Amino acid sequence: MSEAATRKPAERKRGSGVQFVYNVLRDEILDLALAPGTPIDEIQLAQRLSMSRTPIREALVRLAGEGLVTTLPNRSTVVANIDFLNLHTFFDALTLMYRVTTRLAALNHQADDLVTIRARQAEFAKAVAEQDALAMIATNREFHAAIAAAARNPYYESLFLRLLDEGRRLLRLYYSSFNDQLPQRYVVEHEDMIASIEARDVEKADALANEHADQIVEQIRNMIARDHRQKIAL
Amino acid sequence: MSEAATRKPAERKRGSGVQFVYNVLRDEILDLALAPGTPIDEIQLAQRLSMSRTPIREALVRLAGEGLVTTLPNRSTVVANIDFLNLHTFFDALTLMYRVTTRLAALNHQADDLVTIRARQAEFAKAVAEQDALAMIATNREFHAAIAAAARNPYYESLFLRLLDEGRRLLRLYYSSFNDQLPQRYVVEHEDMIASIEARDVEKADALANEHADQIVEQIRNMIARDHRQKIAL
DNA sequence: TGTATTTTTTTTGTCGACACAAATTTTCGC
DNA sequence: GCGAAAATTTGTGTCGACAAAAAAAATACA
Repeated sequence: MSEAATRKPAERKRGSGVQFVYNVLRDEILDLALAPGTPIDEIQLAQRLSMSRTPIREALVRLAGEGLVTTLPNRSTVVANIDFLNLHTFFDALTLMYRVTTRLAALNHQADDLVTIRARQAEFAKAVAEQDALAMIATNREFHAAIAAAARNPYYESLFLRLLDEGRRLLRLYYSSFNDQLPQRYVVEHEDMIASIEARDVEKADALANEHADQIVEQIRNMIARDHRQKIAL
Repeated sequence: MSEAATRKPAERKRGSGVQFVYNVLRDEILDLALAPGTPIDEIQLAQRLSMSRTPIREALVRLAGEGLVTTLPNRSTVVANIDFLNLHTFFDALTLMYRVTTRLAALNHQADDLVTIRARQAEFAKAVAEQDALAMIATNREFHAAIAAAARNPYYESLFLRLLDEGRRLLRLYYSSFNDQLPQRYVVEHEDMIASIEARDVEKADALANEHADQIVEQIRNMIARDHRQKIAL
């Protein structure tokens, strides 16, 4: 609760209140500016964003629907915890959505989709070149979100976006571990995926997405394992 | 707005307001008691359920998050339309979720899961025996929801539940067409699925789910096609 | 000093009211 | 009569206030 905390006093368009609160909270949750388990005080938030509790509460309901916060009845809503015990279900779903969206993108994409995807890939490559771990996390998400959009299936897209957000939160936990040579590999893999999508080679796109997912899952697993050893060592 | 409309005046526990409104609206939407496109008047609803607009609005936000209603800025929220043009994306996602949840149920189910699944299947068989189309729709949903619960992956489960709801709405449109011999086939297919889950035969469960999904998709397609011909004939 | 009970405080859930935006109707000029 | 502008109506978005529920603090009692 530091930089994004103090916003403009009270000059916002009518009807944008809920959206505003939603965006602020969502960013802070995904960036771990609000740690998992942190209780969210409605009154405090209302004062911070200088608005009434009503739009705040509606934004919280929306976030609860996406699983980013948990509402305890008659008690404060808290930032959703990261369930390390069931990470395998997350990896499973993430891998499947990587595959399905990339497959369908190869099948259904239109000309301007590739423009967008390439733009996102350029941003990702820039983040990697600059060794900016936080930017890498964010731009990687946007790259795959662009592919999902090109897949033209809103059901897969919404689940995938949710999973990518969850992943962003997870990666953010370990972003200091990004100073190795792995990211460069991701850039190449992204390029291959783009090529297979453009060629409408569904099976190759599928295989590449599968590999890519395995890579990412493996890296996250390593980070967690490393982290756990440190914890035990204390 | 008939039977469920007039509820108790004002004796509900604190904190259950939103949930209550959510349940009422959700049922009415999925049963097509509220037709797609129908505007939902907050004040009217508030009077009907004899409560303030605040819990009503929060329930609407939640429904909007699940795609059951659409909120027009500064204008009334309306019951979500059924997108006939993009049904194939729905069928695609539905089929995949049938497969994935049945696969994982075969892999991850525990003893009492099968008890629940069999209970749901019994209810479905009863509905089929009694030729009760509406009950068939509802119990079929619960049967597959029970399998999804046994699959132990909340990400797949939530998407699947959403798709099943959408399907319930779709089937409800054509429930008068259920007076044929097809449902009996579904009962048998369900039994086969249960058997393969119990045997932990993942590949067979997958294959059966795939067939089952194809059956259902085909039936819905036929219903729509029949319906369209009728419309043209007018 | 430790524990059970009462009181206070804090925070949520709900309400009624008002302000603003869009749609609708009415009025006015031609 | 007909179209445009003004006035009215309708219904959402936001607010401040109050009541109920937990939690926290204070008190009583052993």
